[in-house]
Amino acid sequence: MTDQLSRVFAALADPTRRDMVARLTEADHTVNDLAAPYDVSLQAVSKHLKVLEEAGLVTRTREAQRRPVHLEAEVFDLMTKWIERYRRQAEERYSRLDAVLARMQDADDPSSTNPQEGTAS
Amino acid sequence: MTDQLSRVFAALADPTRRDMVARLTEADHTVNDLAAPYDVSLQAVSKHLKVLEEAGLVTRTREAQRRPVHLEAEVFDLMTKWIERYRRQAEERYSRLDAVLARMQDADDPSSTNPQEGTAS
DNA sequence: TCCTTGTTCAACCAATGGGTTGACAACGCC
DNA sequence: GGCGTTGTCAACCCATTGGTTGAACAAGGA
Repeated sequence: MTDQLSRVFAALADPTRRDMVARLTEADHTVNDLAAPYDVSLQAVSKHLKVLEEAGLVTRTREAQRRPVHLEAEVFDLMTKWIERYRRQAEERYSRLDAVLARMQDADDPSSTNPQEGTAS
Repeated sequence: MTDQLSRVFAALADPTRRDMVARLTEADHTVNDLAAPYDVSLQAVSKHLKVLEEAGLVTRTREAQRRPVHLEAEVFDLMTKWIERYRRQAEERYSRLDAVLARMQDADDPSSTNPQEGTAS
């Protein structure tokens, strides 16, 4: 699981991390800040942030002792590109299927005596 | 990690599973069929399919001994909705930031001697 | 300089994930 | 009824993950 796309999906597979990302869309946050709402140790949150960072979803800069966390929303594109590509492909396939079914219905014209087996869903 | 969104993200965090999904956008496949290109046991592929199924990404119907695997592309919407929501929010934030920066540049205008603070709406 | 605040590192633990092999269930075909 | 095909279940192995606690580091502020 070394490729970035995998890392991004994996990073967002955790509800806590998704929530962090959600909150980061509104404003940058420090680690303490981010950790506040969750019932886990600060270190656990730090680990989550590392995961998000390695996925390229956030960056951190130094600012005195604080390490403000900043969302890098461009990475979302990686996912949407992948998803949209295959969604579109799947939809095209369905329309082809619709066409096939339409043709079958033509062939199944009730004036024909053939039984209509095999098409049951 | 019980919610569906988490399961979908987790399911797609694996390159093999993503490849399966990609291939399933073109046509339904049997398990053997799906397994062919990968250098893992049939059982491993069966496990991957279980993950995809529990995420709601595929369904399987009985058909003699075969269990054709079918992609359920609607689940993609779950992800795109989530992603797009926060992407949009992040973009809005950036435009607000741009506005702030623009105002700061105004304030920094060298022709003006007195700083125009407090003019933010 | 020492203290406080903010954050990470290290070591550990239990649970999960992806892989294996071996057994077996379901079905169609002689 | 027996046989091959197709697929799943079960048990196991090892690496990774998400959590813990305790110690350490980094950078002001007193």
